[in-house]
Amino acid sequence: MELSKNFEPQSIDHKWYSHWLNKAYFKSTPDDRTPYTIVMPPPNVTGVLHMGHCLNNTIQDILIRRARMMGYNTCWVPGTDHASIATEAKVVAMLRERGITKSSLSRDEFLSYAWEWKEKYGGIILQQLKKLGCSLDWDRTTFTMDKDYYDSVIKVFVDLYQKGVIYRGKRMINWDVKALTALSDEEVIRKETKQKLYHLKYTVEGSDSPIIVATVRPETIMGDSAICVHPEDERYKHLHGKFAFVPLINRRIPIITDEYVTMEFGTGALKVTPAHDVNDYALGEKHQLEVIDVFNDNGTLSEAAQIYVGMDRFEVRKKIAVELEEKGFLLKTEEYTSEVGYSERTDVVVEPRLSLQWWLSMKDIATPALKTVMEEEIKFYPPKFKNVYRHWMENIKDWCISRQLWWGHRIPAWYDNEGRFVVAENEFEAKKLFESQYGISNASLKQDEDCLDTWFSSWLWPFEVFKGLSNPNNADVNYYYPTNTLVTAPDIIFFWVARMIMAGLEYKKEIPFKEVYFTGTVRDKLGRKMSKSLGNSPDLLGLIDQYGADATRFGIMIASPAGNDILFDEAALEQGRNFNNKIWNALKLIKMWEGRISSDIVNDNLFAIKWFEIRLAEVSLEVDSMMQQFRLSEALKTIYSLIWDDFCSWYLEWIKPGFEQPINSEVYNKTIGFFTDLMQLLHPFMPFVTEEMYHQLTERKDDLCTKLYEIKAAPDNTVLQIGSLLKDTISGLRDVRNKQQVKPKETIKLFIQTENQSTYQEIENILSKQVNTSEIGYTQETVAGSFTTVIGKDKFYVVTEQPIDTGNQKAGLEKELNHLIGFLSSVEKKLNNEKFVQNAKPEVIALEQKKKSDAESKIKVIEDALALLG
RNA sequence: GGGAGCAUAGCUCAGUUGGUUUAGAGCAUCUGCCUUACAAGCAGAGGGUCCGCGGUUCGAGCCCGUGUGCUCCCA
Repeated sequence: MELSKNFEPQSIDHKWYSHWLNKAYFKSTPDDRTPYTIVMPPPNVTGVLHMGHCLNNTIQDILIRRARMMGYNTCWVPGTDHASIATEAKVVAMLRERGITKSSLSRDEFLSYAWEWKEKYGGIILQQLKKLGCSLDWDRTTFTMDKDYYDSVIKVFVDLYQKGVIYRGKRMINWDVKALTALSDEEVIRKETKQKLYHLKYTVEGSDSPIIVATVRPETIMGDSAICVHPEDERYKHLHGKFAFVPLINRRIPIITDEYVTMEFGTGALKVTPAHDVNDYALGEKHQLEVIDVFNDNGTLSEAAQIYVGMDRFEVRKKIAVELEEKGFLLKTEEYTSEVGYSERTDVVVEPRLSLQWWLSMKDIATPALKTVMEEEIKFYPPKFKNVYRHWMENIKDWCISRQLWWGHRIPAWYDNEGRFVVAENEFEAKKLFESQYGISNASLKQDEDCLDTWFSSWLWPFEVFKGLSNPNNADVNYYYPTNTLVTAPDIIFFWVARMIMAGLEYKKEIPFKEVYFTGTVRDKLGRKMSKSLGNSPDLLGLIDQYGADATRFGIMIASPAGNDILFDEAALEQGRNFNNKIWNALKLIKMWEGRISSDIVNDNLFAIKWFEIRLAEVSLEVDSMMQQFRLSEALKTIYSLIWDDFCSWYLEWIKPGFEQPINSEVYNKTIGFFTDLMQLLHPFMPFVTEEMYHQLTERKDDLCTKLYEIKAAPDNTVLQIGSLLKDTISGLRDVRNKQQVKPKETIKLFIQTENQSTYQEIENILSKQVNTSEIGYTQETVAGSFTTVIGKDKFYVVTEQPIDTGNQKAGLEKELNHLIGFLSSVEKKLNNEKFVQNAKPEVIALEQKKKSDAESKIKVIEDALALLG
């Protein structure tokens, strides 16, 4: 079969993925092998594959594929989470397009539309992962609102309520005025925002001079309950205990004192609006101030505001500033930048709001979860995230778990008309409880309208994907849990990682995973985060179509050290594509030999084979150790260089027979074996091209995907050293040819002056071929009419047909000599230092002495050469 | 305001309890090659005050202090 000029991934990718699926290689059931389990961080059902997913899932696939080849029973579980807020927003948008408003629908009607949406779009992202080559056990695909999963979430809520961990309470929450729901602190993104600081005059009762208050939120003055000053502030001491009037509405409010106020900020006088600011609320409680909520839930002003009722808060800010100015209440405005909270989902400014919500008390549940990480029962990679984790866990606040949404797990609380409630798994149980608790039989009950925070379901993920709670102690969960490695982004360390550890310890009495690998954030090549608004997120599927899945995986992995951000550059994908072609072309070369294999000719490549075998073993061991430390990027670089440099540039050139010459069968077979091993080493990173090569190299019955690694013997250093000497010698002599402009086809005569003649004799064949000599000789004397060069400790005399320019050889030698003299003197300085000799370890001193003698002998060789040049 | 991390070649990064060659790789650059696997390639080369300053040490890219710059997290 004629092989194409370049590697063409498009058809190959699809062919192998279907083949692997047909063979059920990714399917796992418990057996007597050791399991290696990863649960995928479930992407939102609303998601489409982006660079973050690509990085994250490529890493998981690398770990899983490698573990599979190492003989583990690997199980990688896919799934999606229902993403309350995001999905509800998508469904509302879909309804709007059809001319339906959410408010016109019943809960059940709305939910049936939501399921319709989920069935249609919810699996897209998982399909996209197949294109990346992810070896997931698709039969285990889980959704956080599957029947069993749903029931488990409800069960956990009831259980934690009964334990007193969950409670209902009125507190300040973050209100999303667009999604009309509470948000947890973690769902609020703080952004530097340019604002204005308005200096407002409040008239003081019984005084001619007003008090000036600085605020960024003039639209909330109608909710003011007090003005607060620092008790030590001399400017305001005469006002203590007096009253002021809120501008425009003229409400009378007290002037109070509290040390909370910063005297230096603004005017030192703070307006207190307990309903609309977290700190003001605390102050209000302390001083028993009135709470006046001047907003509706959608961010417009309420009746309580008296003016601007029904108008949006930001519209009011503009309008009221004008009115205040016209009426003489606005003294001045100044530019002011501070951090403002925005909703992670809807990007609107979050409104602090007093609200009755469900809370999860975190303190007790967090303590053991902190301990497992600090004591490294769960290991974090890179370990710097331990600090981040500890800081959050030690300052943890209660978790607001209710959301004013329909799409999600409905809170299992049941109310009667009097507002009394019970928490139970279903209405039947609730009625029984009502009877026992309140003595009311067959009460008319209504279930809570709200649903739970999405993270309240995904924190059960590592065991509930195996039905660990809905079907306790089943064979799967007992076998696969605890899982091995969690791969995730550091920005959900609190949202998800911490809470999974808590849930695992609470419900399984065991950690959910043994190690957590935190990936970096994918940024563009200018270092900016990828975002829709910047339009700097590449079209991932487009890239896969263009470069192939392997090149995409290569591109994203080659520059992504653990825990560091990666700057994504399409050039890295090109490098991946070029690497594919390199491999492809090496195959083409070997294929050319297929008809010319002969066992009759002498195997004159013994050294090349011996060397590459050992080099391969050396690198395999290096890769093992890197993989254990999650240095995936370095492991890939190492394999890349082994294939491109050692295998293609050196080994294949060394063994390559002359044009249309036969190849020794042993050399050929060994080469096929090496190529196979290389493909296996690379397979976890680039699964498609390697599987294709595996089958192209020779007829096979098995597949690379499930081939087990063979243990490599420890490498022999002597051979590796001779290999390096050979490479250095070839490079050095090529440099001479290059600089002397000796044409590649022109042969040279080479005379070597060395104390290690037998070593050179072992590699003479290769050397001769690589630098195109007509003759290699050994000498102890200068060779007349030659160009002299020094490589290592040995001297080489190059003789060409055309006399060559020896003018610049002196300069080259002198440069080398100067370097060595400088180096020698730095070594001698050390050795002449008495304190060094006294304090340094013997092996360090021995090493320095070796450096010294090496440098001295090299210097002598060069000096001799220079002396002869005159 | 509190805390964390980072700073090494033009770019992206290695540099493993301080000694391994007066610092390594990939990409980019330059020079020469369309050499029968590969020009998406081959062969070679150049390129660094390891952010500044101070300290510890016989010895510092690595440890300590300090300054500067960038990034992130929390309030």
